[in-house]
Amino acid sequence: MAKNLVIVESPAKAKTLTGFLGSDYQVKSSYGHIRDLPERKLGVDVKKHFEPTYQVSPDKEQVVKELKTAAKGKHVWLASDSDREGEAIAWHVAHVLELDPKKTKRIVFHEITKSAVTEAIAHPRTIDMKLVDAQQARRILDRLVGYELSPVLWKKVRRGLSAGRVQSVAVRLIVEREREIKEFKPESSFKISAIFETGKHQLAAELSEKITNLASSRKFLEHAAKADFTVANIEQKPGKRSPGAPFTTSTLQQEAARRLGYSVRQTMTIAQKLYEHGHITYMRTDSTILSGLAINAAKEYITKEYGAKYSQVRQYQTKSRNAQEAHEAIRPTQIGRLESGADSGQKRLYELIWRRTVASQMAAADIEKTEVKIDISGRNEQFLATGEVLVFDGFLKVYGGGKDDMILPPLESGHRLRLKSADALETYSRPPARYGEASLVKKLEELGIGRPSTYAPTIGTIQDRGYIEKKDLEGEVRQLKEIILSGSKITEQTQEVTIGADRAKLVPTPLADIVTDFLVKYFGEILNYDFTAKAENELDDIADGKLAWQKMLEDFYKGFHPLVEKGEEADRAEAAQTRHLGKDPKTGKPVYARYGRYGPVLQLGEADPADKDDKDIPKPKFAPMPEGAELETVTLEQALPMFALPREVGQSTDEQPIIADIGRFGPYVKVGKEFFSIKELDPFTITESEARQVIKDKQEAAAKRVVADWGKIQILRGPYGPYVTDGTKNARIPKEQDPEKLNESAAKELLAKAPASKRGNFRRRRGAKKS
DNA sequence: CAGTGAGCGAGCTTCCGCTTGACTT
Repeated sequence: MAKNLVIVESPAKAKTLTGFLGSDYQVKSSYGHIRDLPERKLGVDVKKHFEPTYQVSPDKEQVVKELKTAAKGKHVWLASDSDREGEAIAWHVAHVLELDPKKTKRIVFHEITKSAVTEAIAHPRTIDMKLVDAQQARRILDRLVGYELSPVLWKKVRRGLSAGRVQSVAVRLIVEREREIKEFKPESSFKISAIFETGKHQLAAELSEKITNLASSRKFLEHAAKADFTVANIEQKPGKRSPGAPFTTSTLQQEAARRLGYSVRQTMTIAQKLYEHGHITYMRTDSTILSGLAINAAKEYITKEYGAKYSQVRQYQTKSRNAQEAHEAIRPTQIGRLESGADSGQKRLYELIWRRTVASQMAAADIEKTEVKIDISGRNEQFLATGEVLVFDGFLKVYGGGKDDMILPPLESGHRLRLKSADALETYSRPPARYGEASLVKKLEELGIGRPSTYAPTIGTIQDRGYIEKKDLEGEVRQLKEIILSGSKITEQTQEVTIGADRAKLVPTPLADIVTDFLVKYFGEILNYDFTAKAENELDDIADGKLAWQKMLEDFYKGFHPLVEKGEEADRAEAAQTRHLGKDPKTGKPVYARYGRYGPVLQLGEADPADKDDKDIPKPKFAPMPEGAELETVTLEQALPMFALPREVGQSTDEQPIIADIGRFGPYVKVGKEFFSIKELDPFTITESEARQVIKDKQEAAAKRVVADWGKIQILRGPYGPYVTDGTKNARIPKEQDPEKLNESAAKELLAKAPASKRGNFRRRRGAKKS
């Protein structure tokens, strides 16, 4: 039996290590953190120097049990990752295994190679308590921020909301970007392009400056029709393009989004699979470092396949702000394998990683750039023609994105050119781009906020909470003016162009606006973009032994907690950004726009009368916001008609009143308790006969849905095909059976055989770990 | 699918970072 137990964080790593270490060593995984603060309470005693209460995480009970059994009578080596979190994991493991942290062997390696592992085993150290303390400070700080801020939001805005050091800043970035876009005033100008002729060749050029308006553009073209054009000067500049560093989590997410269209979640799930099968190194990393082994393998491969001049050994410095560099860059485990993965998704991501890794060890591409300036007689501007020729492809051979060559015809300075045609096309200056998932990750990384393991989950959280939506943007159609000069004839026309259409962009909801404004006002320090960076500096001091973790938290809390108390006193109406729009001329009651429990809402009358006990004061009336209107800008004139709903349209065929209104899911009419959505029709103007038609259509559709009806048991046609139902349980009807011919007893049999309804199971998974 | 927004005041929600499953919303 093995005498030693090595504990790492990931099971895949355990498997690899087993291969390196031989039969004296058993290797097991902790599956990440095993202990944490309790989920349902603060778990930090603020009055006792922030003493934390740790407990084995509910989902790790089994893991801990197994580790305890495995450790019996063995020599334990703690081999968790060599970063702050890894050190803490080692400490927690030592604690649950009742090992002395001062004596237990702690080993680390930055790459998983046999030599690195052997080297590590030869030089064990003990747990670095300073680093553990830095982790504790980080953990407790995040707990304090998250668990003190969120309840303020529950009280002031809406239950179930959340705030935190990372997520609230992510939301703020998106909110502020959206505001910049809204405030942006596009400016129109004209881009002049021309085609010249020289001998048999043609030369495309652009005017070096844009022209601000249509009249001047027209004047310019009129002048150009008669002007002389001469080559003023030709400049040749050699240029280089260098390969990018090997992938980190964040750059992999960006490139996979850009080139393959994957979401950050997709990228991580696929990468995880590749990792588990040993095709790539660990996918959650902030390091661009390649192991010596990998560099050599790449060099060998490149030299053999492309020749020595394509090889260039490079090691990249990790640029990321708070990089911990516990792992290597993301790379193939075997450079020689050009294809890996079980499906096309995995294959495509593997290929991207392979190309990026190999390219990173290749020579730069050489480019020859040519710039030709062309004088215009009688004008100061010049035309500019640029050519670009790839002289040596270098790394572009494997990691494309190379542009096509633009070859210029042979030219000489002083050369006369003939203008063939010219064109002035209106362009608009563009607002800053919205964030997508990957560009948000990039920004967060730049700010040093969040870690490779949290980028994808953070984006999930801010969407789950209803702060952010991922949307395809339709853009708007613009008429662009264009003037064309051909020969000596000038014509004007317009071009219809869609501007601002975009896929999968992150857009804030009104809730995000409300919450961000509130948090920025009351907790500006936490919402500041450099809050994390400052905290990280202090964490570094703790890790260096220059600062006690309790001292850091004390200083922080001294400033933070009073803000929480102030926030508690904030006015709900203020948090909901209540706006008084004016008075309803009919009733004289005030009209408000505010953020309600279900989103923006209009309100007629006081919700909170001064004398609450006076039962004679009528309740306020509520109405949804008019289509397209926003909380900050909606006017009284837009608001008033909304209170005309609900409206009695007329009577149904059986003489019951038909009511029209707008609900959470859009406009509808209802008769008694039955609802009918009216997507195309306007509830303000819908007529009795239109409403009757809608009702009749839906009733007919519903009748078609029922294939058979035996009272309680029915056969229905659903969106996924025919099924049997008894009201609570559903059963699919197999394809080979004709639902029309099924009799009642056969239907009952199908129901009995169908698996029990799983409804609700999924939802419980997240919250109810206790029961 | 579902069409709300005060209410009696129960019992509940929430953070970030480290890991991988189970599972169909």
